[in-house]
Amino acid sequence: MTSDEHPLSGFLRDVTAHEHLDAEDRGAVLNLPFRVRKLDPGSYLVREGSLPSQCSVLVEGYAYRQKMTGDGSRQILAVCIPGDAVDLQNMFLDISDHSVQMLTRGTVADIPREQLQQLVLTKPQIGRAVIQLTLVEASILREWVVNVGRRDARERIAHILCEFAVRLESRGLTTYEGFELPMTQEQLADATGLTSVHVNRVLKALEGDGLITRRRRHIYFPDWRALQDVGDFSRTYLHLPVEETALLRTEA
Amino acid sequence: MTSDEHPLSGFLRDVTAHEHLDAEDRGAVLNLPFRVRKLDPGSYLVREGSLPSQCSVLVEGYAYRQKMTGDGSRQILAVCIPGDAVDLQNMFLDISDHSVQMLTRGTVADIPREQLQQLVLTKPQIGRAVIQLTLVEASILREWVVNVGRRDARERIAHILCEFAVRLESRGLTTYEGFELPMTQEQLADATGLTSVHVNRVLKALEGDGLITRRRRHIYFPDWRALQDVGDFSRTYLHLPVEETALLRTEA
DNA sequence: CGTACGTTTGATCTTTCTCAATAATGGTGG
DNA sequence: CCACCATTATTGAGAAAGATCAAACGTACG
Repeated sequence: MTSDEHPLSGFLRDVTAHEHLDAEDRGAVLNLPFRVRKLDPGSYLVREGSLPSQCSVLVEGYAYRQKMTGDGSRQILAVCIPGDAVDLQNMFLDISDHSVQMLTRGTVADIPREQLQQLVLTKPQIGRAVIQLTLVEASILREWVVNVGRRDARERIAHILCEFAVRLESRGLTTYEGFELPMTQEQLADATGLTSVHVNRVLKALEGDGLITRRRRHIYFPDWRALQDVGDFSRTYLHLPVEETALLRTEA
Repeated sequence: MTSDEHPLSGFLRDVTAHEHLDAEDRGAVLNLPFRVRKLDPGSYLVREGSLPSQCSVLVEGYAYRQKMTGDGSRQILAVCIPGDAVDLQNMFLDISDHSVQMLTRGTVADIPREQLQQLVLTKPQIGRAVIQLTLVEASILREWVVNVGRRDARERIAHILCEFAVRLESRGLTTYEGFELPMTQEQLADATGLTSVHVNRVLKALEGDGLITRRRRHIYFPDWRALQDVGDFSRTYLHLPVEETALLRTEA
C-alpha cells in the first residue's frame, strides 16, 4: 500500500481475484471517480438505517460490520481489510441493515453509488466479478454462523485467528511471522459471541498450549497446523483462488 | 401454489419483489428452460464441495442450507421457502461451501446454470433484481449471526419464529392463524445453536407465558407483538417492500 | 400392531457469564 | 520528558444458562 499507488488498485486486485478482466474493464474500474478520506478509529462508514450515496473502498486500515441488539450488546459481523469494498452489501438495497465503523485509523476512497452500479449492471465481466465478491462475503458469513452457533470458545477464537491470517496473507498484508491483530479483546469477543473476560482466558490458554504467541497485539503462530485443527479451520469457504501459499504454510 | 401455475411464477414474484421488471424481462424469466423434480425429505439439492450444473428453484415444500463442523454437529444456515432460488449462492462460484437439503417433501424446478447467469449478466434489470435477492439473503445471514451470537435461548427461538412467520406471510403462504413449522425441534436447535432438549424447554416456556400456542407442529401467535418484543425482532432486515401487512398484524 | 422417530421430562455437570478489582499500556498535555 | 488519564488486559470467585445423559412417552406410518 505505498502512497504512490492508485487508491483503487487494492480494490481492483480484489475484483480480479476470481475473474479475469480485460484491459478495458480494468480501465473502467480504475477510472471510477472517487474521493479519498482519512478516518479515525470508530468513525462510521455506514450507519444502520441510512442510505449511503457512495460506496467506500478501504485503502488503508481496518473496519468492521456491526449490529446491535435491542438490549445494547454488539455483534461484529465481518472485518474489512484493505482492498475491501465496504458497501457492496448496500449498493443495491435502499436501507442499510447494519453499520460499518473503522477499527483503526485509515483511509477510504468513496465511489459514487450510481457509477459503480452502472458498471456492474452493464459490463458483464465486472458484474460477474462483483457478484462473486458479495457471494464470498456471504460464504464467510455462513462460516461465522457455524463458528458462533456450533463451536466452543476455544474453537471460535482459533478459527477467527486462522481466518484473519489467511485473508491477510491472501492480500499480501502479512508474513508468516504473524500479524498485528487490529482489534481489542472486547472486539474479538463481539465477533465471536463471547465476553472479553472469556476471550482473555482463552487466549491465555491457547498461548499456554503453544498454539499462539503474543506480544501486545501481535499474534504469532508457532504451530499453524495445530491451530487450524483446534479451530476446525479449512480455507475452502474463503473461495481463494488456488495458488501456492508461500507464507503461513504448514510447518510441522 | 396451485398445480396449474407456471412452476417459476413463485420465483418471478420473488425476483420482482424489490425491482420492477418490464414485460420483456418477465417473459425472459418465465421462458427459462427448466425441469421439475419431486423430492423427499432429506434429499440433497446441493452438496458441499460440489458444483451443481443447474440452479434449483423451490416450487413446493421447504429446504435448508446446512454446514457440518469437524466433530459432526450441524448448523442450519437458512430455511428456503417456496419461490426461493436455492442456488443463487453458488451460481457464480465454483465450489459450493455448504449443502442444501429438503426439509419436507416438495418439488423443485432446475434451471441450467449458464442460462440464468446469462440473463443476470446481460439484462440489467434482472441483474439488479437477482443481486438484491442475494443481498437480502446476506442480510438475513447477518441477523442470524446476531441471533446466535448475542441472544439467549428464549430470544433466539422467539426471533426465528417471528422471522419465519413474516417471511411466509410476505409470500402469502400463511394466515394470521399461525403456521405449520416445517421442522423438528432438533432442526430448530441446529438453526439456533442450541440442543433439542433446550429448544423443547424454551418452547414450553414460551407457551406457558402465552406467547405461542402449539398443536403438533402448528404454531399460533396469541400475542404477536409480545413475541416480537421477546425475540428482539424487527422486520427491517428482511428488506420487504413497504406494503400493508394484512395478516399477522399487530393485535394488541 | 410394532417400530422408528420425535417429544417431553428429570438430574447432573460444564461452560461461560457476571461482578469486581487490579495491573498494564498508550496517549496527551504541560 | 514526565505525570496523569483513559483504555485495555488480567485475574478471582460465584452464579447461571445451557449441555449432557438417560429414560419415558406419543404418534405416524408401514
